[in-house]
Amino acid sequence: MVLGSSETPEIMARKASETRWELQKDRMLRAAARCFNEKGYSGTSLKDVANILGLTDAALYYYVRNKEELVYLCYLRAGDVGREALDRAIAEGVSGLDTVRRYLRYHLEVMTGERGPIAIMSEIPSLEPAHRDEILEISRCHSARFEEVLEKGIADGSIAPCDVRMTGNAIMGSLNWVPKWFHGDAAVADKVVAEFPAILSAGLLANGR
Amino acid sequence: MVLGSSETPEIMARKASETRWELQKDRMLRAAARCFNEKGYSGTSLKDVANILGLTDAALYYYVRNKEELVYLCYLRAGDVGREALDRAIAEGVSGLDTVRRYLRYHLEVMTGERGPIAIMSEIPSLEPAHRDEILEISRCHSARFEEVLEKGIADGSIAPCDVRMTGNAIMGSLNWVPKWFHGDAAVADKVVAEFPAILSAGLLANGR
DNA sequence: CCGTAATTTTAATTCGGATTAAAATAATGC
DNA sequence: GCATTATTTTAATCCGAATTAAAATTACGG
Repeated sequence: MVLGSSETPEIMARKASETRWELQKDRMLRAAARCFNEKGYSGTSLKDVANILGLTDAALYYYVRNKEELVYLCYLRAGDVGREALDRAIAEGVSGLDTVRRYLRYHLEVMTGERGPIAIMSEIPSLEPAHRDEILEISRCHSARFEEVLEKGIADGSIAPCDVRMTGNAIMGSLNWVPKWFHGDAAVADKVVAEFPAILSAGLLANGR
Repeated sequence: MVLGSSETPEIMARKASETRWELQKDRMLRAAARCFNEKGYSGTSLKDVANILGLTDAALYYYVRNKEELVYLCYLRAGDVGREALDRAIAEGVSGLDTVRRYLRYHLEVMTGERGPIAIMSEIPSLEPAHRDEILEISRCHSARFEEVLEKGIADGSIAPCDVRMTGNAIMGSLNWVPKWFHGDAAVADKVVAEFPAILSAGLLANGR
């Protein structure tokens, strides 16, 4: 069977080498995320991504239909990572504030950790409509859940009353920007994980901690 | 005199209509910033920018050498706005913490205010080397000055001891992300200006404010 | 070892948006 | 009004990166 554009290899490669294919694809997504974060979307060609993997640009089409889908998958991955961190924080957190701190820690640990660079969702508008809507929905859902945590914290008295929408935006923005300046330095990773939750939850006040 | 590619109109248009040219150019930069923020860099064509101004894409070349320069100028503008806000905050702030709060307020007022959308510096890497280095230098300088303010706050006791680099990153990230979700709603603008400085300086703690 | 499917490459092709040149229109000073 | 300059448009051209097709290579079960 010849690999055409109409059939996704994903379907046929069931028993044979699902692992290999999946593994390579995941490597590709991490490479792509790194490129997009460091060079920007327009600044990265498929060749850039392929070079990291020691491949030719055309080889990427074995894993993905086109560049747009590459971005889409990077964003899906980013969404998964964020959701998992929030899930875990909600499951384990005792107060609202504690949940926020855990979420920040868990999410940052993954972002700066071994699961490799997570793509910044800077280019959602250039996704094709169906993909764009899906990513936006995931994004909205994540924000909404985070805001619920804030509300819970206000209710249980651990968090000061505030506009949860704006507070969510502030904290998420801070988080979203991390991949822009963090480029894999392990020592810095430790600092981020150690400092961010404190800054974002306790602020700067001298008497605050 | 025919306008060629070798001569910049900027130079010849001294007395005659400097104002008109400058004004149009500024409108163009704001339109471009809006497009870049909303549709991403690769997602915005010169035609998109021109449409907002009621012009043809080719007309933009009267104001700018190429698309890269358009981005560069947007980023210069963004840098100016940030620096002015920080200048003013440093001049007026009494303690370190007060300076931080003022900076946040001033910068957000401009970002969400009449001076129109400010471009997110997402695409620095795709600038040509000379421009890229200049923007990076401006960026670094801004961060360094902000960190000094944090250090001053720690010294004068208004800010809790912290890693100023990480704290700076956290706060700047939050700020940098604003144009991603703020799209000109005046009511929201008020909220941002009202809430962000509190969140980022006092944090979430119930007893913090 | 062999045959088949998986993976990658080579070598075009395609295509959209950036860019350019020259012409057309608008503004402005005299 | 006229001449000159400023501004914009029309109508190509150009170019690079995405994409495709077919061929080559690699991996692997039997």
